Amino acid sequence: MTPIPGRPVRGSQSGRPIMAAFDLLGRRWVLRILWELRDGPVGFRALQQQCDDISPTVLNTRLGELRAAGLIWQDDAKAHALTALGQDLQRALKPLQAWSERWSAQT
Amino acid sequence: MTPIPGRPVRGSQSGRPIMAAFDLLGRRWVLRILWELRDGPVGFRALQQQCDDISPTVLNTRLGELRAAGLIWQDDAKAHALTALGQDLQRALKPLQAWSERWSAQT
DNA sequence: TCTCCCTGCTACGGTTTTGGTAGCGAACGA
DNA sequence: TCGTTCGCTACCAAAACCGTAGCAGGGAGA
Repeated sequence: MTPIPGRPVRGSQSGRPIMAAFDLLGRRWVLRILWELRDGPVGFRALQQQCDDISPTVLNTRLGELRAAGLIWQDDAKAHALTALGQDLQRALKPLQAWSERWSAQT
Repeated sequence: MTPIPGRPVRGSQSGRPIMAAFDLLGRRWVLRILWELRDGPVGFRALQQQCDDISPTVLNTRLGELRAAGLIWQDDAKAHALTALGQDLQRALKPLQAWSERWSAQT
């Protein structure tokens, strides 16, 4: 079951949107998949390779969850792409990259 | 094993800092724990309650990982608190809350 | 000093999530 | 028609996570 804001999710019954985000983004590969879609639509097998050969089982599960959450969709060629909301999330996660560089510098 | 930038991590051999971040933040409860530490040091059991009664096993594992990553530390009273780097990450994640509100509005 | 309680944390075993491999049906080109 | 590629699913094993119980240590009170 996909986490949706306004409803109870894994780890919180409150329904607070941020908790749904924590549940969704705290699943393996979700951040990575969003990241790999940053430059436009990608097909299933290509996406799988870009994600270091993630198993197709998990990839398909995650794609389904992200679709149910409204962050990605499939075009007529069945390629996976970010929705407007997904692109919005990507922008929100942008500072993460800069932070990771600082993290790297400090270690 | 804690993900550290510059080294291979779960899901990527490249050593790119962003991949280490994806590995770390993609683990259950990590985002939530950072979130719950936003207002200052919190003791183990209090933190456990704030995180909807997360099991102590996982909580302790996560705290260890976050400590090894340099994002949190323990003061003399054994309370857990963000380091400067941890606070930096928190700022980087700030846009996520606003995004989750927009997500909520669109659903 | 002897309880009583509260703290941080660990042991252990069951459940859930994630992963690896194989392969199906459809579409396309030769 | 044959071969190749694509999106995806079935199946089972490994790893992660959870729930409960409980230990050791410290402080307050009698």
